[in-house]
Amino acid sequence: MKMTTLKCSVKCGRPAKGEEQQSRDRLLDAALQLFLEQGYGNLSMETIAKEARVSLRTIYNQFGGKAGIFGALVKRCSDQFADSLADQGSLEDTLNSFGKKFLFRVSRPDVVRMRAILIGEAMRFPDLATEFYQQGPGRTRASLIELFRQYQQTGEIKNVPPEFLADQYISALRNERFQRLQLGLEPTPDEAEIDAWVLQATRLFLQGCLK
Amino acid sequence: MKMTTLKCSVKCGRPAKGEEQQSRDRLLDAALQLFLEQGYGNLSMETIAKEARVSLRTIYNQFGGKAGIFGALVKRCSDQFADSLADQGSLEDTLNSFGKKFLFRVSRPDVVRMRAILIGEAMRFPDLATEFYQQGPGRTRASLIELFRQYQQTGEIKNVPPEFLADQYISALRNERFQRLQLGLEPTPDEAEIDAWVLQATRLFLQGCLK
DNA sequence: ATTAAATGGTAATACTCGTTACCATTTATT
DNA sequence: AATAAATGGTAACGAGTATTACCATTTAAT
Repeated sequence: MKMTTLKCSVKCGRPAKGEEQQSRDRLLDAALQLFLEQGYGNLSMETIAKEARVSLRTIYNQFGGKAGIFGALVKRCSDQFADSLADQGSLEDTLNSFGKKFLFRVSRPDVVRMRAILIGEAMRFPDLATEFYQQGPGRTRASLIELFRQYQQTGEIKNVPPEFLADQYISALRNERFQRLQLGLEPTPDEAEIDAWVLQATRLFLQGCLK
Repeated sequence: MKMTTLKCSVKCGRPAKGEEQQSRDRLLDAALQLFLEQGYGNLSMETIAKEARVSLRTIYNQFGGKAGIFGALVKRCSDQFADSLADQGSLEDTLNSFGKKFLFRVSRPDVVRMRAILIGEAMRFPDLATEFYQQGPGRTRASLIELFRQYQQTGEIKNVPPEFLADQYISALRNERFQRLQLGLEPTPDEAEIDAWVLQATRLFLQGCLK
């Protein structure tokens, strides 16, 4: 029996089968939180490792580096954006129902912050920005385009390109207020505010502001 | 006479009176270009000094540091946003005239990039984001609010809060396409594209999309 | 003329950070 | 049982960087 100096004071060694996924999730959760708080450039790998109670080597084994773990986070985040718009009967009701869900999701602080980081680092990670938009807002936009195309065939709405209508409605939902939110100049709206916000935006979008 | 080793090979010493402002402008111009290309965190003070043919000491003397020179740039940039909306007779013509100028300005690559950097670093510089919005989009928004208030008094448009109308119209101008532009996913639109873009957005804003 | 102010150039200070290496340890695999 | 794989902990490497200091120099101010 050889005398060994203890180098692993808590727990180390190859993880058991159950702990493997758990450790990966804990790592991703902690990293996401830290990226949202500190941004990309200001967050150090050492901080991630310490907060996630994980060794530096483990991060490099699983994600290859800082850009790797950030990319994994963006992917995981943009996968939450898959929702279909349920037909609520009238066009206005359908848009309202869809708009509330959409606006609530994109105005949550973590989503806003994630967008901000992506915008700031878009020059460094062009592929990430592309994938984020395609997997996230892109799918929402595609659903809206299809919806407007249908309502155009019934003759209920004007005959302008449905892509334009979709872009315009998403933009009407976001509102200039969302830009201020993105710059950190307004507090996060609660559900009641969002409801009123969407109702007004949808009505204006459908009827215009002329009397 | 003492033997002196030449430490200033090109030119040094206290600047003449005319050169003072010239040197400061050259420094700001070079720094702006570099910030737009490399972002905030990736740009080193040494690079700025070298590109502007200026000593490090000079930058610290004039601006105090990296944050100082960045702040000066943001101020100088947001001062370009002061324009009034000329009354073109009808509301639609006035909005179109205003919208073209606004959209053209905010879609130029350097402005888009500046916004991106500010959004990414908004957590580090909360005051800068506030001042940028107040001096830039905030004044535009105030003019629009006043315009809508006037047209409401003539009874031409519906009686919804003019702040909401202004936010909504700015948002309609920006369009979802602007979000893609901000993420670097679309090329900069030229003047012809912007014209068509504004005409459609204004018409939809005024009349709605119902038949 | 003398002093103060501002500059250029170089170097040094005092960090921070991404990444890799090493060793003992624990579990999976064969 | 023996080997491979993955981990924790610590340290080291190497590169980069914001900031300051020092000296000679040029111009402004008094």
